[in-house]
Amino acid sequence: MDFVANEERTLKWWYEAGIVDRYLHRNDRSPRKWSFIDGPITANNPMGVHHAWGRMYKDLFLRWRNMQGYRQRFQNGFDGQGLWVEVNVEKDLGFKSKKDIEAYGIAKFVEECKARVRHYAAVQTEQSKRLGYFMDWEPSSHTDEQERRGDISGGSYHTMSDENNYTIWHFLKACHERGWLYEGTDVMPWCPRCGTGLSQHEIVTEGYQELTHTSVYVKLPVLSKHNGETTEAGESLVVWTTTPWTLPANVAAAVNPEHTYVKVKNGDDTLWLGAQRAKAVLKGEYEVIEQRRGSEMVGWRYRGPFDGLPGASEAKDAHRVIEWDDVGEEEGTGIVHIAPGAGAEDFKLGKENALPVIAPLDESGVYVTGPAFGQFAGKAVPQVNEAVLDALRQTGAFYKTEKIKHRYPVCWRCNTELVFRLVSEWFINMDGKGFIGPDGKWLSATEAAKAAPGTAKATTYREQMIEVTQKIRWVPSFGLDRELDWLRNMHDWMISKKRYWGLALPIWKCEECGNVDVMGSETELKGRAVEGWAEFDGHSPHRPWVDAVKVACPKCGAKASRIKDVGNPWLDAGIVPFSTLGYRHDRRHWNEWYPADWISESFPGQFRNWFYSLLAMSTALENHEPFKACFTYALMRDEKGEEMHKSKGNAIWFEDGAKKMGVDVMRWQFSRHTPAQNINFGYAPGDEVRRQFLIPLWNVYSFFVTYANLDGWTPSHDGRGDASAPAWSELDRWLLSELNRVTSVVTRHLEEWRPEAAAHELEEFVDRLSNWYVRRSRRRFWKSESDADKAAAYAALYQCLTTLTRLLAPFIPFVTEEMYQNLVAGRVAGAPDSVHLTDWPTSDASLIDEELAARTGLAIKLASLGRSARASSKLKVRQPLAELAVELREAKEYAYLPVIEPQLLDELNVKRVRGVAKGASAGGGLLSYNIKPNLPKLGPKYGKQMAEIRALLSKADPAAVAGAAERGQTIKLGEFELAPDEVLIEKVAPAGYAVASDGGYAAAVMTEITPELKAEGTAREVVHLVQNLRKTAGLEISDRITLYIGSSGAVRAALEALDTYVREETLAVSVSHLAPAADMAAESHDIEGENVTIGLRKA
RNA sequence: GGGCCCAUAGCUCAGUUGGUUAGAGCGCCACUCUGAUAAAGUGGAGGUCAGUAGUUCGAGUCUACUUGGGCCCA
Repeated sequence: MDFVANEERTLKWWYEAGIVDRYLHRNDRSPRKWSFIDGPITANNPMGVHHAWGRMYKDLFLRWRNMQGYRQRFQNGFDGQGLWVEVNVEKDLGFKSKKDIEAYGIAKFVEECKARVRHYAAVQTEQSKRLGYFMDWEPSSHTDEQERRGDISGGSYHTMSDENNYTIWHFLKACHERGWLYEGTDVMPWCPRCGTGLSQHEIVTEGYQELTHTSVYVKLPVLSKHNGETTEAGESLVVWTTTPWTLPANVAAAVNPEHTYVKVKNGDDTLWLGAQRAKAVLKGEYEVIEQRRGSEMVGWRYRGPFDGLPGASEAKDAHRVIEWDDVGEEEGTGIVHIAPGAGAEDFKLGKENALPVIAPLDESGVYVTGPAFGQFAGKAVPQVNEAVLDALRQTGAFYKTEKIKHRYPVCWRCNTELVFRLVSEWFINMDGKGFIGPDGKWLSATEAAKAAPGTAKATTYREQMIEVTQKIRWVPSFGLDRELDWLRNMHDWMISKKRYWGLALPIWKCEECGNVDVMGSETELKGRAVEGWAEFDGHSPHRPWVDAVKVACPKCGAKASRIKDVGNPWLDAGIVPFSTLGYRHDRRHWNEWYPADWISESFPGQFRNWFYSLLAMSTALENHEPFKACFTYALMRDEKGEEMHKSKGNAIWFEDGAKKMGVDVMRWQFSRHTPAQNINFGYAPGDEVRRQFLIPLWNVYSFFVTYANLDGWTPSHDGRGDASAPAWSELDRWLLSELNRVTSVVTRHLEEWRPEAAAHELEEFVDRLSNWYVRRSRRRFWKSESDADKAAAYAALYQCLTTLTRLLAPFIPFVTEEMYQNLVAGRVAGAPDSVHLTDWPTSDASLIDEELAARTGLAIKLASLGRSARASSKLKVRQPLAELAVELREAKEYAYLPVIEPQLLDELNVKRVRGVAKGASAGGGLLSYNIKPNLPKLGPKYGKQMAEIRALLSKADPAAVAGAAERGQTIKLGEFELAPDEVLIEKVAPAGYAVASDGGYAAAVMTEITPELKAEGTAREVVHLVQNLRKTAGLEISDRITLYIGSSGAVRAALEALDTYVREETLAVSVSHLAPAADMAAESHDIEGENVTIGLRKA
């Protein structure tokens, strides 16, 4: 069975035969609907197997809901705007910096970005189809123009569509109207190559690397102490920094007020530093002269390292010691160099202490040109580092350098080391104030002012987001805690980026008065435009076209231009519950599908990214949760548990995986895995899944088909297998009971969003189906007569297989389709053409029989123990034995024995089954007993006295206790009297038996073999050899044969005695006790020391 | 420093109202069956369920703390 070839064939057929289209529309008129909103996949590269994992979950749950009859939208999404696309296009075009882009032309560059997104969207579409992902990939009426405008009633949405962008404008306008949007100055991590700041969201994860830098210790001469103390000549503070380029921007030095500092004599120097750091930092011998608390040093004046530079003149008189509680004693000198223009913490401290800000870097990370920074002007950070060290050596401020390895932030897109730079960016205030009306919606300022007292609730944006988040069902549940943790600690949302390809932030700023105005739509822009509309008209709202449009300032009437910044890409993805559902133009449609019933993404990153932006935007616009349930899953690793990396060579390309392991195998690996745990994905686990699950499943199916073809069996018109009430056997009823139980359990697990629990249940069912039902039923299928029992077997297995294909269809859509096509389609009148057009099975509770399940479970258990007992005595199953004696855990289980006896006789090849009562002496001379308290019975009755009972029981004579229990007498144990069923008795083999026991059950086979049994065993052995020969001779299963067996003595006697049995089993017309004839297939064997020749030919 | 998650056989992992003696796969060893055959099954060895304390008649499961690992944030 070539699963991969089948998948490729089936895939082609699905699309050619219009199955996918019919699948998408099968519930168009259903009153029940289920809303899924797709988190857009970044259309920047081909998708990898880790994307396949997430997309498989989406497909699984959408398929399942579809089979259940829910109307759905099946809309996939592509994410396309943002720096990641720019970086790749830059690479393709060989660009090094923003200047190259400007020279190339922003318009051309932006078109290249769009083209890249379209290209990879197409690639990912094909890949997704191969995965078996049924989505609305190919809308019939879909033009480029519609795609651009975002008029996307069918097919995938693009975040770069006009509609998506304009809906974000609407959101930003709402924020602006509430006063939440502001332009702020801050020191931010900045990528010199990309020429843009990075937001908090971007820097936290992969944003750090272990790097080695040269750190420097610098002496800052103390000028005066606040209380007029005299200052010794040459007395200096020692500060330490890993970024020497920030020293020209030094303004202050921070100490921890609680820590102890010392003044030391060290060579020619007199130095101040933290007492805990002196030993580690100072060169050579030193002597402590004085000791002070940090708080006593606050206010001291010192001379800066580069006070001569014009650019640092502002700092000259500001240099002083300030206090900062976060100064540590683990590294540095305990005195921290503070440059408010070149460090985030520094900036904050600078604000608190009213310090001046020196900002030396331009947007390429280069020291600003001109006289301000002297010899450093025009140099990039690495060169400045060198130059600063040289300069320090000359001025004598240099103390020493030291290589340091530390985690340093880098740009997550291009790996360039980040710098901290004073910038002006746009933010949304997380603690922006607002009012909520009685209907739970935001009020405008005027509405709030007019509202009756007590009806408008004063709140903040953050508070509302937290409230909304708590209304959502998070799977796993700890997702809620993670999201809340993020929301509680989230800084204001930086939404601007100084780049080219992305949302054009709709912020127009007056060139005269600086008034800020936000456009809420294309209509508003057109109405307000005073210049440049014609240039823009017909273009997407992107740079450079939209930049041409100027509006009049409502305050002063001067011309206002759009700020140059583009938007944070999470704005693009966060707006989709509005933009893709017609929020601006078709509220009825929007109301129908908003909020989503279910969304799903991988959790690393998304709590602070997509989930966050969804919550932020939905809370701002509607104060309502954008989705009701959020299903999340962890990370993909390679099969050894290591991170997958292209460079490491352990990454698996989706196409390779699909080709080599097959998509069903891939999907089942995903399905059976606990989502919240990282998955170790690979070919070896894939092989295991194929061998453990897909092949057994296929073998059961193939077994059925083989015999159904042989017997010319076809299902009845209703597809139930047999219209007449079949003569169900015990086994059939068990199978149907299990099938209905599994149907209900699997459904329940899916309702709880637990695909792995459903998958485990299905695996167990297939295992039982294969290793019990089919194993036990094989004879019923291959016997020659077509009786009621055979009909029942066919009907039962057929029902089971057809239901199973439907239960498995959402998980493994390909192989189930193959099975369905052969079992149902075209055979059953009116059956849907594809398994994916069928209904999800419902469980018939009346067919679930708990006692039958328990009974069969017992049979399986005893068969296993019986085989174990046989193995321990080296008695092959072919050798019949006289008796199986069993001991059972529960008294009521003995009643099951007569019913399951036929199964045990056959399975274990014994002549009778005998139940042996607990602790029995029957069978004679049990070797030992093991007595244990029956806790569920004793526990509730005796409570705390249990410990005492345990102790007494362990000291009691086991034989006496067992004997009493067997006779049904109470067991006297000190002051306690226990009922017989209040103890558990385990025992070991009687003589003449081989025994195996487990979990309170024991099975013993009688090892004595009578001559009759021996003869039967011999006959079976011969039959076994004949069957092998039939097969090697290439005979058909149903071929009749002429059989010659050359033997003498015991073997011949056995064969003569069991002549009928031998003929029936081997389909022999006759058995002749002769040496094989010349034209026969022949073999000779040694049976119990006797040479036996077997010859046969087709009769 | 704060939040979240994880710790079960050599390895990878199941184990969701607390219930008798904790399971699977892989790997190893020994077998069996073979008309499911590019299979399948059985047995064996392998566990202080990270540790400590608590709740309870009873804890892998609940609680607290500790240790180790991971993720997220300061």
